Amino acid sequence: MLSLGTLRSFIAVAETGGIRPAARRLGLSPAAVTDHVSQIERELGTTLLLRRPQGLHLLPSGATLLPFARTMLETSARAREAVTSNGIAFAASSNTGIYMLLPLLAAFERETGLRVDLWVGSNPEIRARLLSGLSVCAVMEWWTPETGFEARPWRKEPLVLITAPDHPWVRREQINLEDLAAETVLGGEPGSGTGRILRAGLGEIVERLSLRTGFNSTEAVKQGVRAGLGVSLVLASAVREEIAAGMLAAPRLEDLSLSKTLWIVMLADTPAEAPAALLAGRLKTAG
Amino acid sequence: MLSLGTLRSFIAVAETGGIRPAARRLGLSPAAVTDHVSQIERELGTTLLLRRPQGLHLLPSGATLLPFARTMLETSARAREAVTSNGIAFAASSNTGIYMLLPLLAAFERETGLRVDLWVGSNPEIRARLLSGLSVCAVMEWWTPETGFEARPWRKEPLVLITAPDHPWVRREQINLEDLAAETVLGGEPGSGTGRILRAGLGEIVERLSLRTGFNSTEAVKQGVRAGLGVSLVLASAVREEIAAGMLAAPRLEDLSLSKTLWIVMLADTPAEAPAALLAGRLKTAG
DNA sequence: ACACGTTACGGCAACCGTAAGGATT
DNA sequence: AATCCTTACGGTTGCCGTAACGTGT
Repeated sequence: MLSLGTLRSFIAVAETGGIRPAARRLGLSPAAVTDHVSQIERELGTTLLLRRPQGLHLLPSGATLLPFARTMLETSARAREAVTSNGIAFAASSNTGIYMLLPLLAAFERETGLRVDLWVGSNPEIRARLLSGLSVCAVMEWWTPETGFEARPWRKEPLVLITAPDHPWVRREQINLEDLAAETVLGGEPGSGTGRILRAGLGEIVERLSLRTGFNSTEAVKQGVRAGLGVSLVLASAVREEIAAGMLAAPRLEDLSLSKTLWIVMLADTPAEAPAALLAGRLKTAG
Repeated sequence: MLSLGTLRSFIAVAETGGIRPAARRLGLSPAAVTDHVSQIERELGTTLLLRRPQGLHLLPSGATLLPFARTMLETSARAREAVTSNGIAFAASSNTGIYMLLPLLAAFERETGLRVDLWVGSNPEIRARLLSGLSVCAVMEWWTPETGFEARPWRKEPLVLITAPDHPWVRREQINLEDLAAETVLGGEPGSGTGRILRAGLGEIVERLSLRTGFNSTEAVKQGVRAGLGVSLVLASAVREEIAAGMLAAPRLEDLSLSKTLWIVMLADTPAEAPAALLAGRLKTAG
């Protein structure tokens, strides 16, 4: 069986280009490092290094092994981190869940005594974190299926149309889709969460909307709408306070109840006893 | 430092629910398994199992560790597989590269003596294989950025319009976009490679095309077009022989030279000496 | 001479099976 | 009494540093 210690030596040799500097880096004797490498070679039945009096060189088999070795050491470090820090490596998309999520996380921490290490970012960033193991559980606005991961719907959140408080629409009873097509809509680019909702919920009229893209967070969208750059459709819970305070207006949109399904994503083989699973279950019931 | 042997014992205990069955599965003595678990516990400074006379139970920390432990053992097996089989775990999207790729792979094998373990599938399947380490290098029709991976353009392949040999268009000099909008186009659903090209290259007219989706491979599209279900846009190299043989027709599409960029994707930290890197370099120069 | 990697050797810790202990049903 | 996990103990193995060796600069 391969051992992490010998792999660490192999990585050091590959990175430093020699036995001696590798040994110095690891605080071992050169003999030990030599032994580690040849141990792996015996285990795998292949030679990893080309030994020449001029120096060492990675053979193809060694180069093949190197990324795997790095992955294993990294996973080991992550495992230690995940177990020792009593926290749950949790992530949430900034465009969705945090408004309703933070109170739930706080309550969960109080009740269980567990800590939630929250990382907030964009949906693709969170996806990358999940895939690389930096986070083990996340609330996301969309998820494309991936082997080894499990996504379940969390809650279906309504979207509202928001405008600046002094927008002409504010004095009208309701807005229809034709009105919307004549205005500028912030956000909603393809590939974003809102973009997906718009395409699914509005149908062909989406193509006639004049979208103003580049607003990659709900905060930016809010500021843009307040500044009169256009209108937008955002999660109702994300603008509740601004609407109450009169900083934003939410005219009624006719014939349309758009909503966004938020997802809880986690590793598929997470045992039910894992803190991450507990948190997911708690969110589910609270949702 | 954690050791793979002790982790293996821990996994067996977690999965079988007891020390004794775990020991039986591993061919060890119960004492050894007990020792392995408490070794991990000492190493991480946490207890992983709740010992009750009624039996063992995973604690939260143990449940947290379990997926990591599984990942490490799996990676170890993959590493052994990758190094011992002298092959390169390569993948190619069936909708793109295989027509032009297979001769190159054959030449590479002849020249280098290395073996290429080719896996052909859809773009999402290949993506999953790369992310999970089952393949270390791939030719794909699209790639969304992912940390730890590197994508470089391989070649820009032209697309051609194909129809059945007895299609009315065959007798015309050229076809324009309005004609296309009046026909049925096979494939091109959003999220597929062809779909992306169509949206990027045709612009708004895409929304007026009547797409017939569900044709998830170039082979299926070819058969559908031959059967007269509609027309399609495919890689020129994928239908060269059929067109030469008169099984398909390729009327000229006016004012439009669509092309699809194929990508070579591989692990970002692959050393230049790795067989996969050699293959990628060979493809690059041959492309 | 100097630097490098390998090999030989010896002390020491770690590994693992056997056997005994404590607790529960 | 039977089953289970744990602890104690001893033989064996493996690990690692020191030292010596061969080779190239």
